[in-house]
Amino acid sequence: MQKQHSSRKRAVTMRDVAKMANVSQSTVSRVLSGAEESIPIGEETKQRVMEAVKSLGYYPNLYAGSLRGQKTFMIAMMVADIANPFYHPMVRAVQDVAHSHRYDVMIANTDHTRDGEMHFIESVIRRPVDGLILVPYHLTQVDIERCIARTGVAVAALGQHVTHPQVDTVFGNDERAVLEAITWLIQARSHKRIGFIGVTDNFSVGVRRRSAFVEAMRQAELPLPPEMFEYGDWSSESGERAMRSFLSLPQPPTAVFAVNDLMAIGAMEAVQKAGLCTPQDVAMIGFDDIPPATWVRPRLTTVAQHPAEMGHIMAKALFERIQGDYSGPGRRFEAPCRFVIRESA
Amino acid sequence: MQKQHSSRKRAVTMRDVAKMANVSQSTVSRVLSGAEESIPIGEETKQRVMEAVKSLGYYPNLYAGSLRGQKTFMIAMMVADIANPFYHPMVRAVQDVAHSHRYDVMIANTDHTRDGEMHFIESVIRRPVDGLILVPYHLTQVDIERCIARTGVAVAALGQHVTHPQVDTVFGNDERAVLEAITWLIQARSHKRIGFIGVTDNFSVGVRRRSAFVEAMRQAELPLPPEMFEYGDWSSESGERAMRSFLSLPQPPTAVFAVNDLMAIGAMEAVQKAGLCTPQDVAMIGFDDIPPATWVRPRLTTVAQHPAEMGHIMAKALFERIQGDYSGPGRRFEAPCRFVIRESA
DNA sequence: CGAATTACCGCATACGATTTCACAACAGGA
DNA sequence: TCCTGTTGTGAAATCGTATGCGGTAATTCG
Repeated sequence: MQKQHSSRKRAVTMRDVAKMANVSQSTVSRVLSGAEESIPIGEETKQRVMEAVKSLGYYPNLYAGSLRGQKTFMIAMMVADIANPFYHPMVRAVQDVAHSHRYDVMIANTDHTRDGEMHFIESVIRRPVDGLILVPYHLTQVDIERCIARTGVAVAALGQHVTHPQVDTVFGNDERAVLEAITWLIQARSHKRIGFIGVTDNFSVGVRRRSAFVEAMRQAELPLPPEMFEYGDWSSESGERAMRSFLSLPQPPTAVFAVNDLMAIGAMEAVQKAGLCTPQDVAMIGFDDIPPATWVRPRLTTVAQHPAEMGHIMAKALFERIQGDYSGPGRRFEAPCRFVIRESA
Repeated sequence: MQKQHSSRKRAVTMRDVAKMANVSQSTVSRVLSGAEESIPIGEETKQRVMEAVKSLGYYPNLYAGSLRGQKTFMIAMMVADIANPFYHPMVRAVQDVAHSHRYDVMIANTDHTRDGEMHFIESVIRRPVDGLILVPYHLTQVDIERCIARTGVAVAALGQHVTHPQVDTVFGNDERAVLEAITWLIQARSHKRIGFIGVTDNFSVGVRRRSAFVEAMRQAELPLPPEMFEYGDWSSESGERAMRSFLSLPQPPTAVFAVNDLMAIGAMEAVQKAGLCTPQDVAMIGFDDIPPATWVRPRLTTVAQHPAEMGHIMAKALFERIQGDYSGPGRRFEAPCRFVIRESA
């Protein structure tokens, strides 16, 4: 028992299999990779090899294969925050599609930061993968271009943030959905002072949803005082903070729209902690329709997206590129948004 | 522009750097890997190499390094269900520790199935990593032994499910916590008919928590009719189903304990949909204390665990093994559980 | 001043797989 | 008998990096 520290043990290799089956290592390779179509292998030899594989419990080392210029059988997925339930069905869908292609998925989260996203890109340059699923907030076309140019990787992305000639994207028409929701708030519920909880402007989604909000208010010819705009970091805690700011105003909003459900839920907490009621005192609308939206009381009125479908579409498009079934310009898939009226507004 | 299909482009290699810096590839390797300690490198040479690295934008291919017998700079983490908020702080903690060691984390979820867990083991045999963080429910000592024997990987695990001489484990004393909670339900709230929502017996956690439940009832000399036991699959939907079964009984329970918060939340939904109230008609206690536990109304009484701390402990122990700072027998770390009384019971 | 260090660096090989090329054996046809 | 295929197999190059070993020039020592 020498001190081995953390050095890995020698695994079962193809050569071991070859030795046991009394064939050369290349024959083993051919049997396993199913190259028998082009290069014939004797039936009896094949049997011997398969037996040896089974009795040794051999598994190919995928690093070696990928080094030689083959596929890595791995895709990487970059999401902002796996703690946000919105991404769960998406991750799940991607994993399902990947597994059906015998691929593994490596997930990284970026905490909504540019550093996190850059780290991800570097990471897939050092450890190449066959495909990338991105949910980018800060990455620019240049960053993605660099990554594609260096690794030739296939890419699919969520959102309208990036437009790259070789990247397929899936996006919801969130502008229209926001417009619909706010207009409904004004017309059907006759709100006039509506607060907006967004995120900082380096998120293009935030900018877009605020524009839609502003547009709806403009159309109704309602004022847009600056104190009706608060900004958070997508988390429920930040939504709570934002709502507290609203409530400390001499004239708080009578309704609030938050750009995601987590912040809306946090805002509702703040309302209740202040001894007020939703929707009587402050109506609330969120975005995403995550499961907790139906757990809170009152149930959250929100804009439903279809993350599972979005994930599925991205993954499917990605594998079409990986397998060379498609290699044309970046496609754009629109996924529907649906305004869901519950109890909070 | 030949048709390139999905074949990856040739990346910048060490040889390219070497050529540009007019040195041999091995010198580049030594400069970058900081092996200058054992084999000295001229200051001026080092400069040239670094310049070339920068100007070419070179990143080492980690697959190649790991092939050569080095570290992979990657650990893999296996969790049951990434959609369960309980795991989020744990995943986050593991990632934080890993990144501080310049490691990447690959996450896989198993959907609570044995197949999923086995797939994970196979996957890390084919694509070796330096360390494993496991949240195993079905894996046996034999499976883990096989994995360690073949890859020499370091392992840390959550729970009391596995006991392996080389695996460090972190666990909460959930039996005591359950005992405390149920006893409180009996003594402080004088419940006599208490329902139990568990999981099937191939989860050792489920068995253990049910034993503790049974023990508490025994100590209070209360009956344990079989109709007071329902079983779900950890999801809120299954909790809702289980509760509906309880409510269809001629004599439904006056209190229910669920082995996790998700099922407890689902059960509360069922109570409310039946037009009943928590805690007046049916009191509810969960387990885990995930964020939604404070979002639902009434707020959920539950047993708090500390997933962030657990993740941190596991990761720290793992890296001690990876770096050879520790190589003794498997350590057992106990993390505290805390009974949190809110409004649902 | 010749020999022994030392500082610095390159050559060659190994890691585990894929893939190209070569080749042996054997068949059938001229 | 010679040539040409066909079939089945092995040898060797290759991917990008790490490293043992050996070599060369500069330096130190006796």
